[in-house]
This record gives sequence, structure tokens and C-alpha cells, in this order.
Amino acid sequence: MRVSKREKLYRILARIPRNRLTTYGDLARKLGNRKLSQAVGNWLNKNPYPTKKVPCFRVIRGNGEIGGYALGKGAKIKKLRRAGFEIKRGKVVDYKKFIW
DNA sequence: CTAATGACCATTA
DNA sequence: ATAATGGCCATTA
Repeated sequence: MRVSKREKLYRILARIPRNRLTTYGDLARKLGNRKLSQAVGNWLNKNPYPTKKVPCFRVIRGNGEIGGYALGKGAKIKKLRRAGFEIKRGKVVDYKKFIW
């Protein structure tokens, strides 16, 4: 293929609407293989683009938990809060309503 | 080549 | 609700 799935991942996530979230599994499905979810996390861990361009802090787990972040969970929560989301007991409140 | 690891997930108990 | 289990894929040692 001309573009790698990894590049596609970044392109897809770059288009996520503001005030919305997505999950590792969803991104994997958009790439054509739902089993790529963990690999998606690995790719995001090495996201070469700035958060403005590819906002990986908006990617959470399928069950609403925060998930990981290269700069630490705390930083991720902070960014999510700043983006207008509420986090309680490690989960995004009403996360289902915000999934892209 | 094998084996272990990881920002995961679904199922089962 | 938690915990264990097995599975997937890409990357790395």
C-alpha cells in the first residue's frame, strides 16, 4: 500500500472533531482491523506530531477509562478537563455520548 | 528466527 | 463490580 496504516491512523485522528472522543478499538476498526487496538496504542505512544495536530489525549479505552499517555495519565486528564470533559473515578463521565 | 512487551479488547467466572 | 484468561498486532531485543 502507498501509505502505511500508521500514517492513516494519524490522519484519521487529526480529523477528530473538537469536543469528541474516540477509542483505541474504534480507530483500529477505522483502519480495517479491530484487532489492531493495542498496536494503535503503541503507535500513539510514539506519536511524532504535536498534540495540536494529532490530539491523542482524546483517545480513551473502550470502557471509558482514561488509558495511557506518553506524558503521564495526569497530563492526559488535565488536557481532557481543559477540553471540557469530566473525569470521575478514572473514567470519562458519559463517555458514550462523546465517542466520535 | 523466537520471545517478550505494550497508551487494548472481549469473554468468562 | 473485580479478576483472570486468551487473543490480536506491531515493535523490539
